Amino acid sequence: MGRPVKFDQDAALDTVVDEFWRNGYEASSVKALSEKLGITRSSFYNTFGTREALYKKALHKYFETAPSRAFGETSDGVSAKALITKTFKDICRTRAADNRGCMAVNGVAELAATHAELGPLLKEAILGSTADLENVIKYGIKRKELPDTINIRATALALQNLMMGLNVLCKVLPDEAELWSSAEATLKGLALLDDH
Amino acid sequence: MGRPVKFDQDAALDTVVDEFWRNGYEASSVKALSEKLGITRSSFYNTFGTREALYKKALHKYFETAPSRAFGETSDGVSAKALITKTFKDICRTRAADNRGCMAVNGVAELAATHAELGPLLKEAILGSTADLENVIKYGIKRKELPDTINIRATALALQNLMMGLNVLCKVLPDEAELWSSAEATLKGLALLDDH
DNA sequence: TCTATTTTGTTCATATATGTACAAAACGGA
DNA sequence: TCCGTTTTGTACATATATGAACAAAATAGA
Repeated sequence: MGRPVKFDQDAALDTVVDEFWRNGYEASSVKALSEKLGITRSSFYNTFGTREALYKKALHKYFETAPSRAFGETSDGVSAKALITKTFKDICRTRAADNRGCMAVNGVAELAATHAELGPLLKEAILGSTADLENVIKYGIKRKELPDTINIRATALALQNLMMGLNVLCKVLPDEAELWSSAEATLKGLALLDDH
Repeated sequence: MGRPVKFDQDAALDTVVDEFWRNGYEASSVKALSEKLGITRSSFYNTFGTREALYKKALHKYFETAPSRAFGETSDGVSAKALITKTFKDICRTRAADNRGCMAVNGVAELAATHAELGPLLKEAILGSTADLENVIKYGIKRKELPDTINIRATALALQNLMMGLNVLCKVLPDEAELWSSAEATLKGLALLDDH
């Protein structure tokens, strides 16, 4: 029923994620995105609606594969330190490979202060990530792996800072070993490094 | 000699710095900037040249008052720990007050991967800041205040991460006490906190 | 007052931007 | 084969974007 779509809509969304991620929101115009996808703006609007709506969809899709999603899954029997150490190693490896950084961090830097719709959305994404980190620390305390005297909030924010810092630093210094050396120093200082 | 300028060019540059800082490069069009300044585009081009050239000038002006410039001035008799602690406190206070973050960090997030001219400029600015931090640590070692076993590079990058992280976090969490609690935890872990 | 100089205002050229409107094309099913 | 439905292509309307070109205005000094 109806004329068939002439392009792969799922693949198109992947491309869109990469474009927003790499070039940011404002630099990714509907014209630029449509040309990248090899479709007309007409098809674009028909498929995705407005650019703003598409960015939301793209951000959601991004989070499905972001390294930091690991902090939302603590129920494995894996220790908090191991989870934290492995995830930060993942971040360093992934971010050094391409220099896209984190789509949410890029978005916050670009839009948090100015975009009425996307600004709050991006802020919530970051705050959600901090909440995940707090849970990881609580999980470590529950496991008696971390002392219950630890300042949960301050430590979670310190990890959040580290993560965001790495996601900016990777654009300037795309070197996995250097990124990791800095992360390792910070994690060791916070007594959250799993070292064997 | 010649028709007099009808606006304060120094004040205009300050306004331009704030606009680029707050809204980023792409969102600050010549039209938008000119309207903000209350001058025509004609006067704009006559005074500042291209937008790209103006951004460079604005970035330079920004660095004259950025909190992190303190890391470039180690010869005071002030201890390295005191300098680091005070400067990070400054950053937390300043960044919580407005939510502009750091102009260079914002610029890197927006332009590092895409802008052929401004990208490298911004990257160098960040790398220069890291070099300053390395010097502060070397200064601390020379003063026997820090152990000579410290990993200078990794520690400097850890501080760089912290600084950039704070400059993103302040956009999401504009709260001086929370920002400082996270910075304090990281500095303490790195044995760089000056506590009395 | 005339002139050289500089800023300012206006116009030009061209490209991009968003979103809508509507005709043309391509299918499934009646 | 006709028809309803959906995508696609094209056109429209309007706004913004950069930068150059040139005329008009406003000064200082000859």
